[in-house]
Amino acid sequence: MFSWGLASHGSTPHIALVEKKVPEPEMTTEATRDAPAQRPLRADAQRNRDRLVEVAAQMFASDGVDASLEEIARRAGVGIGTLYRHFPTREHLVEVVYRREVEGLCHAAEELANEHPADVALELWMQRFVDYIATKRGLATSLRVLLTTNSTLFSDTSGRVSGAMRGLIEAAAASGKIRADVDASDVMHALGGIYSAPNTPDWRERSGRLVKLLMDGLRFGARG
Amino acid sequence: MFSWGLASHGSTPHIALVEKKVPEPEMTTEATRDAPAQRPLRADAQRNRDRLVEVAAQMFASDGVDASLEEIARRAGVGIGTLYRHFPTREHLVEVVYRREVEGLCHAAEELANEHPADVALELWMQRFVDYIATKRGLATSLRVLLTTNSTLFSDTSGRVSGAMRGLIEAAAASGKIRADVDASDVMHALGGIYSAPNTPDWRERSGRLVKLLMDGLRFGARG
DNA sequence: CACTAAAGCGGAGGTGCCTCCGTTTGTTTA
DNA sequence: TAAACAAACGGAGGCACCTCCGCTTTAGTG
Repeated sequence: MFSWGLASHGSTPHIALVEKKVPEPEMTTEATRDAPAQRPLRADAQRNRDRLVEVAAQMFASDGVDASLEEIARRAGVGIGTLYRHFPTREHLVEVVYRREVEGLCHAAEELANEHPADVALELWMQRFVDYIATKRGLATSLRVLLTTNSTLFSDTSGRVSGAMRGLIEAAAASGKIRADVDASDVMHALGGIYSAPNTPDWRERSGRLVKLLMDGLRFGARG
Repeated sequence: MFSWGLASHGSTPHIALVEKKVPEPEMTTEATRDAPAQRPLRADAQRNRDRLVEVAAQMFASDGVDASLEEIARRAGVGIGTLYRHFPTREHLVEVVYRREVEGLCHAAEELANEHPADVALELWMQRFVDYIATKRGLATSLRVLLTTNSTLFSDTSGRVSGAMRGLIEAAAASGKIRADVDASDVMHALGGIYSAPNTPDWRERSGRLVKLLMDGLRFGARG
């Protein structure tokens, strides 16, 4: 689904001609719980780490992935050394931010499902999905590297996102708010249009209309 | 398909046709090729540009793509400003070097074809091809970005390389030195094994044997 | 509490990146 | 050949990256 995939570059098995040492990024806080034999971060360290991620998310969104790391540290109120201890490379930080956003997107699905009728939840979520893609423009190249370098990242995240969507669609179909004869992957595919040219000025509006149109189609012929 | 990197000059002394600091004069056309319909570079500019590419090729080969640009400029005997004027970004420089190396590889095919019996030429070329892949580990990430960013580069170069190989194979088949019932793309495919684990210590030897084995297979049942 | 080891912090400093602009050099024209 | 000018040069300067290590804070322990 994510067009950044760069899946296979031809018929030959593509091999990682290996490059520089990139230590595995650490898991986020929650994830450390299931990680075996890993002491939890000290309270202050945890706090700083969270702030860094928070600030980095904003900075990446507004300035692109090339945002100054020193500026991120500054705004997070920590020294540059602290940033580097937590995230040895820029990619580490990008990855954590990326995963966090995916997490947020999936979490939003649950939340919306609880607070709205199933069809509305679906629509709102799709709109949010569009926003999500929008913010990723700047990150495109860095993500491209990341997603080819780190194949887990790709499968993890795309799995989570499509799972969230599938849940919303099935709920909406079950409740009769949308027609029952659609498959989640079809809807996913229909959203494909939003990948095109995400930098034109009217892209956001066009995508919004695409979602509405899609919803109309989904509601057409629904039971109730 | 050919997402591997630049050839190194002289990491393995296998094939002795490595150019001895007398680069082909037509290499200088490179500059003008980039910018068609444009005044030729001034003599000094051309000279500097050539030196930069030359030095960059060496540095990239020995230190990886992260080689210091300032060091490259220094060794080429020019100021850093000059480097940047010719190659506004690191990627520009990498691309030019990469294209040059591909060119060299293809040129070697012709040369080998003139100097050796067709089957020997093919074998030698494949060995050189292995070297070419072997050395470029460090460039993997940068090239990956380049090749996804710049799709022309990818199709250009992979076309050139497979074209060169096809030529050698057809010539060998035509002269009866190898069997006639093989297709170039099959041979290419058979070479696929060399992509695996190019960092293990015995990789070079294993790949060399693979090539020999392949040649045996190709010679088996040849007319003459 | 008080104490201590370990964890965490931060920022100076060395290096590389890239831009900008005054100076030098090649080329063209007269 | 000389003058004139565009092209090219080069390096200083400013900013970002990242490492290193002495200082500070935390979380246990008695």
